Formats: sequence, structure tokens, C-alpha cells
Amino acid sequence: MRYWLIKSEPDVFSIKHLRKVKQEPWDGVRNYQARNFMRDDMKQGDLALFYHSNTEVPGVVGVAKVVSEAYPDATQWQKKSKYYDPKSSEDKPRWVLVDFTFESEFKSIVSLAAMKADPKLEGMRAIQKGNRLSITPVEAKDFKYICKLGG
DNA sequence: GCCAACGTTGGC
DNA sequence: GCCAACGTTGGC
Repeated sequence: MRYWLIKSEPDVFSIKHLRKVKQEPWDGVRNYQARNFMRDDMKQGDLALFYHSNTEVPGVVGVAKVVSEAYPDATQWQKKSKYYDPKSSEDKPRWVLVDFTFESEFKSIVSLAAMKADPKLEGMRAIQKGNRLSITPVEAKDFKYICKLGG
């Protein structure tokens, strides 16, 4: 099984939203690398660090679980959606998604600043400067360590 | 709000 | 296929 980090802006969809709705299709990913991770590498049962981006204190706030195989993201065909992609056709969908369920919420946030300052997490892809990928693989040891920090 | 770091688009 | 222009992400 693999581990991941998924980003979400809490104003749009937070860990508390996920806890409430329990399950959520991870729509709106419009980056090929991130799509390929979902399409090719994510498997049911994989766990992901849930990261809040674009907020006062960015950082990891909990854990979500992959509960589906990749399947087409319906918002790519919805003209009114902000995720609409006119170049994607129904018979050849360009964008896919997986469903996540709520797994846990940390007692305390593991902030980006804390992770960057922690020598144990040196080299972790998600915290490198300039990284904008909304989905990144995480090593098992980093995943477990961050969960421990979160409580 | 600014801006660095990327990713994408389109002219050539 | 190159690369300038443009758009977006996301920390600060």
C-alpha cells in the first residue's frame, strides 16, 4: 500500500467537511502529474495526509483513505463548472478522480513551517520550495512520523 | 496583495 | 520543437 499527500483549500473543502460528508469524490484535479498518480498508482486502501493550503497556517490536519479506483471526473463535461474542460470528450475523458473517506483528524496541525524545520522530513517532496503539485507520494516513514506529530 | 515557481498555450 | 506570454498555485 502507498501513502500520499493531498492538498485542499479549507475555504473550499476542509478536513471538517470531509468528516461531515464522510466520503468525497476528489474532483477538480487539472494537472497531468496529479492525475497520473490517481489513475496509475492510487489503490483502494491507500492513505493520504490531508493538507490545508492557501490559509493562515498551512499544514497537515488529518488523514483520508482512498476508497475507489480512478474514474472520470464528471465536472470536466459540465459547462457551468469551473472545472469544465471543452477539450475533453465523453468517450475520451481527460480527467479522472478517486473517492476519499474521512479517516482521522489530528489533535493539532502539523504546520508546513514545522515540517520544513524538521530534519527528519528533509527531502520530502510536498514541502520543497516551489512545489505546487496537489497530489504527491509520501514515504511510509514520513507518513507515520507526521501522524505521530499530529497526535 | 505580492511574487516566485511552475504548467500550459500558441506563434513561428 | 523552441520559447515568450500568460495563467495558476500557494507561501508569505
